[in-house]
Amino acid sequence: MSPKVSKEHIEQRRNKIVDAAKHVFAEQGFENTTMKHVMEKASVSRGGLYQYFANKEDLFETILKEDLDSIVEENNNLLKRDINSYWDLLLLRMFGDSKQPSEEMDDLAPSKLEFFITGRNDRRRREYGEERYRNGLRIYTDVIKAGQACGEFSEKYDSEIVARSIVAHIDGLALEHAILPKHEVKLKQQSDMFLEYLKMALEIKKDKE
Amino acid sequence: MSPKVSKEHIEQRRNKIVDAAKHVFAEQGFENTTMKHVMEKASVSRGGLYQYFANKEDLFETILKEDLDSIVEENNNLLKRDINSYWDLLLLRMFGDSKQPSEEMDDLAPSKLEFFITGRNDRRRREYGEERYRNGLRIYTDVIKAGQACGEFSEKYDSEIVARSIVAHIDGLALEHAILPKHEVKLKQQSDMFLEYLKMALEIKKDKE
DNA sequence: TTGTAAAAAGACACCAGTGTCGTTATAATG
DNA sequence: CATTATAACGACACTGGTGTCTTTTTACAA
Repeated sequence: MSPKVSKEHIEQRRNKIVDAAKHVFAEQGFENTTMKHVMEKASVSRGGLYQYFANKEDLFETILKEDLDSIVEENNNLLKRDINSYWDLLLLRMFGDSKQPSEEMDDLAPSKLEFFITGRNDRRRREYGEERYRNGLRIYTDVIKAGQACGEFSEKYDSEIVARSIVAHIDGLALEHAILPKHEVKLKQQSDMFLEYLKMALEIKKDKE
Repeated sequence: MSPKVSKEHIEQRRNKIVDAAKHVFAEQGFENTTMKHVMEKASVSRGGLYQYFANKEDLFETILKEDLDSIVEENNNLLKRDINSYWDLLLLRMFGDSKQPSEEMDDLAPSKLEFFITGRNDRRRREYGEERYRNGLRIYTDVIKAGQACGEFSEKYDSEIVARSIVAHIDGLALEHAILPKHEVKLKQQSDMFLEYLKMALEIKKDKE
């Protein structure tokens, strides 16, 4: 279907593989998917697959990167809006456009946890994981710092610690999402409650509707 | 060293294996340890190992069970003491005897996460994981309910939701512990802050020293 | 139309890990 | 001491997955 070359066809094929891989990873988890699964899902031969990706790890990291990029982009877009308050911005960063906790969660989240947990003894992966953690942390730290600087948030707690507790909260939910059946996870209720907590920690006055 | 039989020697040998396995699992994680690792650590032959455990999963579940048993026992001991308050009891359950958040964490915690996350598509393991989750939840729910019933805790929030947020908090920390290098995890600070939150949610008046 | 460079295919060799099974060694028993 | 049941051993066959390499196919250029 595409032999000598043609940027578009290559791009297309690559996307087809990445796409298939996303589905397979989401469905089977990282450890349990094999290159064969991906081959089949993408209707591509062994050789075809290895033409584009050196191994499963390479493939997964590609997906991680793409995901991260789109999050960063989304985040940059947030800055272009006019923001009522840093509290609003915080909600926006935590829950996206709706500013509301929802029952939804990234299908790939469990596999991502898997990837970093099982890889915790591998230097490369661990460092990569740490970097992602720090980046995630910064997103929140920045907002909180700014909010504290302008007096909207209390300085009772160090911004980084508050940010950490946000990340830990999200991590905890992701973990439960990964392990428990959907109906057992009360994402919304727990997040609502967590927000109460944040309001307390930051001494937010006005109530959100 | 032990041929025809003798309850004690069998018990001893079995323990030797379990012990070795604990170390290996803690060090290598669940997915990455092989039966060979365990054999070597325990100085036991292949056949010797399979005499006692059918496979890696069997071995790990044995450890899980033992751990759980000792936790349950510990917990029952707590009930025998005289308790000043349900708040105290809650702290006791969360942090053990010291009633204080500490920087320590179970060495096997990461492997346990691994076990349940990678096994989330396996019916047996998932059900087992759910049961453990529910049991863990109940430990907290019970205390909170009792505290609410006697008026020590506010009924502002449903006991189960508060319990869930405790479990999620602990899960989140375990996850960070599993992924991040020790110095990056601020177990104590985060737990301290979480306690503030609990005090708020339960409307605890008196301050702990 | 033909030549060709490179992509796609899939057979293959290889490896690590598993669980089994026949053999060996030995603690208990009489 | 001899017998025996069985725990412990370790070689082995098997499996599932990997990454490579040769062959085939085909888009493009001349």
